[in-house]
Amino acid sequence: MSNKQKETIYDIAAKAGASASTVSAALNGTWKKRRISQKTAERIIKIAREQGYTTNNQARALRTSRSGLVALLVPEYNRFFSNIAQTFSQEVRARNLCPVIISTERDPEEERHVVSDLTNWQIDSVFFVGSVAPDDLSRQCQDAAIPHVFLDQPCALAPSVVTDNRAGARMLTEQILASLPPQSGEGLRDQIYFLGGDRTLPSTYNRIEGFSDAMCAQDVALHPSQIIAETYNKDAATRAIEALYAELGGLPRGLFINSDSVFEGTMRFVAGLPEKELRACAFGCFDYEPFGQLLRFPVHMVRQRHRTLVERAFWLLENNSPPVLEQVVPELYPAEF
Amino acid sequence: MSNKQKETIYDIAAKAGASASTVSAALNGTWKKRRISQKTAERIIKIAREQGYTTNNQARALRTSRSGLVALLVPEYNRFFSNIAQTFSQEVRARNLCPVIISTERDPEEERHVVSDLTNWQIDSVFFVGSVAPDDLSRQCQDAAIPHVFLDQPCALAPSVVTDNRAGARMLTEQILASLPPQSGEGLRDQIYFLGGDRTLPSTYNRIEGFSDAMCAQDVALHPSQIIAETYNKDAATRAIEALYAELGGLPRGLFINSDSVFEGTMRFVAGLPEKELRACAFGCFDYEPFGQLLRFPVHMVRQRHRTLVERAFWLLENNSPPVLEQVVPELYPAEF
DNA sequence: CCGCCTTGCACAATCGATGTTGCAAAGCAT
DNA sequence: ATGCTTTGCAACATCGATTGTGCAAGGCGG
Repeated sequence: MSNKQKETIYDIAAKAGASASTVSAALNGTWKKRRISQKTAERIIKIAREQGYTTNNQARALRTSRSGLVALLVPEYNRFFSNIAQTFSQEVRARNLCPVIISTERDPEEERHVVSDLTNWQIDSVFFVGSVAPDDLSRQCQDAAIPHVFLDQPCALAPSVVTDNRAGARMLTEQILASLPPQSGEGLRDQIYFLGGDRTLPSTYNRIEGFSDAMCAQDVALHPSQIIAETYNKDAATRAIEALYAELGGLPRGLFINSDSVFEGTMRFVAGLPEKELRACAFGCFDYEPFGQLLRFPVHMVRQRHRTLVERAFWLLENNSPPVLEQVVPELYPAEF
Repeated sequence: MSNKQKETIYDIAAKAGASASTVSAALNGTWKKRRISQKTAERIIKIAREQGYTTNNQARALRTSRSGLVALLVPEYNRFFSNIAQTFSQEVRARNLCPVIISTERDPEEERHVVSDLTNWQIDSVFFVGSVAPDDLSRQCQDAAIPHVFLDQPCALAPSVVTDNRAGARMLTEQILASLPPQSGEGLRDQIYFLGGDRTLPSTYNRIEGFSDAMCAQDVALHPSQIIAETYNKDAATRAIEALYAELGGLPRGLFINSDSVFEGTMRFVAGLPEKELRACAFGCFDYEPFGQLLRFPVHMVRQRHRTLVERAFWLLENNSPPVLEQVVPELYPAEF
């Protein structure tokens, strides 16, 4: 098959006794429109196949100014983003395009830089997941006329698909409330705490709303101090739960954990506690972590529907959606014991 | 800055009162060699910056036949591969190139297809992680003169970097042996089992060797039936441990779990067992899973040094290494209780 | 047999950057 | 002033595929 260097349409043209333009038309499927006879087209296609010809994407992209590349920008490769990436890849490849996945380390400067890089590649479209500075990025894409869509973290200037964080948080909170252990009678410890995330981000904000919704609906009092949402950082989460434990003199009666990283950080401390203390707290985690179901105490979880998120994002993109915000309700995984 | 369409060197040339070739030289740094005066070069660079000019990568790639793209092929996005992807991205971007990460779903056909696709993009080099059919891929790359390197799964035809699975498995097995619970006295149940993986793959093969090494070194008898290594599949792992449990009438005295997916599958069954039974088995997992340390029973783990693997792979690639096999010894994470 | 419409294809321009070649002007020695 | 070397840059061909245009041969009506 492919033996030496790359062949061009000119080589094929010579071998087929046709012109390069005819070969091009035959191979890219436009031959009908270009009034090339079926016989000629088939002959050329056969020869091209025999020679193992494949088209030079740069040349095509240069001419058509469409690269056939679709980019996904993720902050990092955690479980959730990796799932998104996986689904994204499948969808892109199903469309005969090439997925380009880049992590930006949550750095706005890096995000800008990557987008400008992608612009130079004449990227067909861009999916932003959990971007730090959506508005800037959207403007950048608009300037370059690149269709784009936001996932997980919405943008007012472009179509966005996000998890219905409020509904999810409400579901999770209700589940926590439904499985509360008996009261300890020690005041603060009988409260339910919300831990982790960044309250300045819409996702965290909405989860806090959902949390409050559920509490209100059941007439449970809620004081601002019960919401500890400064960061998604794992180590910070460990410190936060330690501090809370020290302050309350034990675990609270319920704990809403706002992401897998916070979950991991929290568990690092919590897992060392005696069985009895663990049983005195109802845990919920807004993220799905399979091992969470295998701990020695129940943890309710909420899982984002990553496939749906990606599919809807494609739909919006391919239908030239205006800047709408779509919300996808997540799934509840109640602990089984 | 960037207001409308993309500018070309011709636009800049017009604005600078110079020719396109001069602009090109000024902007890509070859102006000294091309005997462009420093004054002219600086003037052009200044104008280009003001206009927010950025170069069209397709055009450059077409002309130079170097794309500036570096690809990573992964089977899927699990924890290990995602870590590799993360490190890979950082290294590539540090070199001012563009990382392209593609998952092939462990499908040899898909692998071939992707490589041929990448060839058409004039990819600068390719990293294969855990490939199914390394030899074919290597030949494909050689035909296209694409430098490439294999990680995790070695290839005889190209430089490869893999974890020293044998040494790692030996370390892990020794740790299991060192923490064995007291004998039950019930024959088969006092044995140690190796679970998961695919014995036809070098990685599994070498881990089995390491497992045997450690057993031999301590004069522990080992029968072929103690090695159950047909697949990495999660569900199959659940079934396998269930079957083993049924056959032995309980957990074995020690269990070597060969990967995170198998770990997850095994735990799905095991986590439901009573505390006492769990304490009667020493668990080791050849993969690192943070939640593994938080289970209600100790699990020793071995963690592959993904950063080192990637760094060595780059080194081999950039130094035009012949087809050598480099082994990186993994890290042992003994359970803490 | 003549004009006219298809059919079938070749030609050539083009996308934007690179790099080779050529050619003035400047510098220098004699 | 003459000849020779440098310096500084513009012209032009090129990478490979796409696409607008032109033109010949064939078909058909009158």
